[in-house]
Amino acid sequence: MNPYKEVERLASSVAGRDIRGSFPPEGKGDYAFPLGFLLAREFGKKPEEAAREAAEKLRHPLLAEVKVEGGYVNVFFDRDEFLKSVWEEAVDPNYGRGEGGKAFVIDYSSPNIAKPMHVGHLRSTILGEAVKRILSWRGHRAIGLNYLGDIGTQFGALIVAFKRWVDEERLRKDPIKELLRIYVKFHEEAERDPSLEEEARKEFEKLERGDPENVALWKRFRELSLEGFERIYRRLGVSFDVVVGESDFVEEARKVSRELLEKGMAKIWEEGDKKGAIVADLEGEGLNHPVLLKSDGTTIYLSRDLASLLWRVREFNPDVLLYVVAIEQNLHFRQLFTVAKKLGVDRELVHLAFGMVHVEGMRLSTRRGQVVFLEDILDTAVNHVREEMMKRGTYSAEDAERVGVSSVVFWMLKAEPKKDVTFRWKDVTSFTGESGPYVQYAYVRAKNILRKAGEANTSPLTPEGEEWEIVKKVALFPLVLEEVEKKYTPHLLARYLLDLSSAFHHFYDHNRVLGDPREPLRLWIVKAVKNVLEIGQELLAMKPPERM
RNA sequence: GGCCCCGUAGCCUAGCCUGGAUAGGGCGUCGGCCUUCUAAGCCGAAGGUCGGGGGUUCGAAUCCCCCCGGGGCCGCCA
Repeated sequence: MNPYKEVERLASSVAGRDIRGSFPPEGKGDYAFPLGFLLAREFGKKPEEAAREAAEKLRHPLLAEVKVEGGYVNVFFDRDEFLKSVWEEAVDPNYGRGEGGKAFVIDYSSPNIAKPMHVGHLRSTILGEAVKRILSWRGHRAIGLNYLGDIGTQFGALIVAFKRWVDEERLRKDPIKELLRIYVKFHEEAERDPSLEEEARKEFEKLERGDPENVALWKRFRELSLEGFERIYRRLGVSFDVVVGESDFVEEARKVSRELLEKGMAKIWEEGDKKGAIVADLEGEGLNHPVLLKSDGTTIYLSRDLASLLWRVREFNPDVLLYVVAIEQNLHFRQLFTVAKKLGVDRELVHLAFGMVHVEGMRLSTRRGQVVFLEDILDTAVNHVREEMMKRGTYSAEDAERVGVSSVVFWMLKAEPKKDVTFRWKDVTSFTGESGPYVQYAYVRAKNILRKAGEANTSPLTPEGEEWEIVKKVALFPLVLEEVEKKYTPHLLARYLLDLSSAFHHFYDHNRVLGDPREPLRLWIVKAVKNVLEIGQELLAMKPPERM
């Protein structure tokens, strides 16, 4: 049992309800409960008096001392007991694993084919991968699903552009960039010559009707795009259990739309601009009348997403369906989930919404070619890491890649998902402070000590000063994971790793490990920190380096 | 107009769900620390009306209401 939880349970039983402890100011204790305030009213006593009485009941081998200050009950852990309680597990490679037992289908990354993945997709990719890894570490079945945007009117434009301007040579070299080039050219030309738009509409219709030439082109776009995406996924260490496309759900989407119509949950729009379209009736929920089937009978993202959702339920029988998608699609998901529930879907449906990713000094627009290539972001970071490693004489291509890529990953994960973030090149090449390299440098320092220590033994001593600060933080790891598991917020883990790294850097600068009389304990601390940082990096989809 | 998200030092940010002690960090600025396990580190200084107002409470950055500012969505696009 985790020492914090153990004491929390005791305090909760005294309080008569579930309470969480907090960390008191420097020197006042290791953990604190405002029990006096909570109990004073109930028993008509003064907070201090109530606290004193509550403190009397806090008896536990883990507690060396219980102090009352105002309404607070501050506890000091018995350091030996505390250390004993984490001695085995904190250095165990399975530290922090959970019992879980639920099944999740996690929809993340989901780029549009024939377009470069943009920074928003990068956020989805990294967030989703981290959530997947953490849920699975906590004992759940986490199924990663990449739901490709492989359908849409932009393919008409692309087909027109492809037929006119594609350069096969360039296409071989960098398919995504070439597809982007002709896509941008299409929109430039279309400004001068609006008939191109009409042509694009026709090509799209042909594609929808199954015209062999256009279907073949579309298949090629899809394959070329996947190749391009794979490059990024490989570098990020991202992998999916299932890859499907919206196009796989067209038939099913028609079917479910008609079913909704029969059940009276949808109706045919009768007047005005969308006359003849089948719309979901969500007026009662204040979610309008989103279109399910267009008046020409073709599907739209809502009906395809609905069909896809139902398929996910049938295919994987998950307890939770998680969508790691930008917050701007909030309304769409509320509509989607509402319709799904009306159809009897009884699973937990979660839109893990993340905020916009801005790029400093740039208005992103795929049409205008205003994009940031993810490869360029990774390369810039890796190059900067290489320079830094060259200076120290620690350079290796593998570690430069690990540290560079991880710095981008960490940058993405350190902010709370729903907040907007602004991508600045100087942040990606600034590796001091709250950054991936800060965490990895602590990790490398720990590894270096362990490398030199060889087979040296560890044994417990009463932790003092900075030793004790680290022991306390190491014990927090499972609680952090539990929180992230519950809220799908990897930034809490990222922040925790910064905190632990900080404690370790302080410790490192002020304490000698090897050769010190306290080496047996300190070596254990180094092992524990190394272990937690290693697991933590893996869970955040970072790549632990050997040296840096 | 309706709905959603955000607002914490010059800049970025944690804490908000689950109310509790002098609001933690980082960047940048200024000043220190490498004969000892890598200075991507450490130590110190300056920097705050937690957007504003009201309410609830013994106690509010945190909960409720109103307002202001920024962003997003409300399409037979995804």
